[in-house]
Amino acid sequence: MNALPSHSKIILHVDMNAFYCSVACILNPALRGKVFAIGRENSYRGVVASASYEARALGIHSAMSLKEAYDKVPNLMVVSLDHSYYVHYHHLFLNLLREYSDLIEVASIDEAYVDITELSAQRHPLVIAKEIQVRLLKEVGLPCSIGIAPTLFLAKMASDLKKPLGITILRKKDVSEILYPLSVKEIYGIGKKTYPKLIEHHILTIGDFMKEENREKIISFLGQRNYDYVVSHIEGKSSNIVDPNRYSDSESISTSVTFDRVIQSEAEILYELRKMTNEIVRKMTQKKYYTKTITVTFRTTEFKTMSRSHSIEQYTDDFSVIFDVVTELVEEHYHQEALRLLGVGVSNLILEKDLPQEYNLFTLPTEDEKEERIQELMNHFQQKYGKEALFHGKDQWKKR
DNA sequence: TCTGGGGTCCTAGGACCC
DNA sequence: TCTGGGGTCCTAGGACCC
Repeated sequence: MNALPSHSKIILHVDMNAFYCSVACILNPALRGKVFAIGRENSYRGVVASASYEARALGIHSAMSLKEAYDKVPNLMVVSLDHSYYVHYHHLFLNLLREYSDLIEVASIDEAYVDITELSAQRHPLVIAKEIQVRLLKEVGLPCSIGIAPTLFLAKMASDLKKPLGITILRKKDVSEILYPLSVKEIYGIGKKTYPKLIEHHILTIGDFMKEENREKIISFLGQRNYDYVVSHIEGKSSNIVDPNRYSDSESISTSVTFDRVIQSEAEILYELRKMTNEIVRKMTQKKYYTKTITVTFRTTEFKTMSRSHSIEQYTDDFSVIFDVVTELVEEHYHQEALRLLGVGVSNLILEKDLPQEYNLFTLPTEDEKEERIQELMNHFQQKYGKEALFHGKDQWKKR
């Protein structure tokens, strides 16, 4: 664990309320005040990505399957937007936050931590938070809740306490009064597997979790590490360092598709995985990433998920090298299971500028060499699956 | 007509190296 | 003729989050 500096800090956690729905309302004001959700339009497949507060009042919440949502609210309006709209508003809200501090850590598309310790010397944190909240609503059109606390974890917990448009201050000395009465499922990091275990052992509230007399019991099924982790966070002993570079470099890039049909032929699998590999390579090229580890994911119609990965000697961003590995993984590990999801991922990433010295103009493949390999791959597939099979020709292979 | 898609982090066993 | 011990990488799976 990192040693913390002795002086305390003031951290804001700014959390957009129903972000996807809010963006949809900006683009289509007619949605304001309506019972609606974000998800795949005209479909019963998939899940709710975000629900308007009016829909939440009727029991709709994110991650709920659309089928379940329609069962609850038969006339539920479901809309979808291109992801780039959300990204656009993500940047707008970050830009506004940057007027208040350079120390901003992006936590996800709709939330960020801001270290306002310095600014707080001149103005009360509550005044700063209020101004940010009002400006985000007026200038960007997005409602948010803000938590103010001495650590990132407590700020995150605090922003959850009042929604929408809430501001909550959570000082260490108030933790027992404010957090202890809450359910353990409110703890960031306690999910749908751990929560039932806690309930089973009669650990219902955060206060129960923190009781010394429950310590040994909790450790017995949660493990010492997890126990210590949660306790230190609740006690306000976790990190107060807002790291602007956290997550700025990806650890992995992946893509996956759930099909509305059963996939069960190797040729079809490779056809779909090739499209996904193209997508991955496009993203890698755009951000100048090279990879060493390639993973293929299968999910069966019984919802059993398997992943198979392989690491290669040399970093690469070459489609044919990556797809070669994908092909080998499929040929080695796919055994006729009926599949509903396929995915490809790359990890063990490195930025082009950080490649070891031995990677240079003379050792990296030229475009011609890449082209040649793609040609070889094509020939291999035409031989194996036939010209008329699922592979439609050269330009699809080359598409970036 | 069940259960998205894109991530991060952690664990645990085995290989391999010194 | 007793089987070390630390470090790192690889692989598979799982929990969790938005």
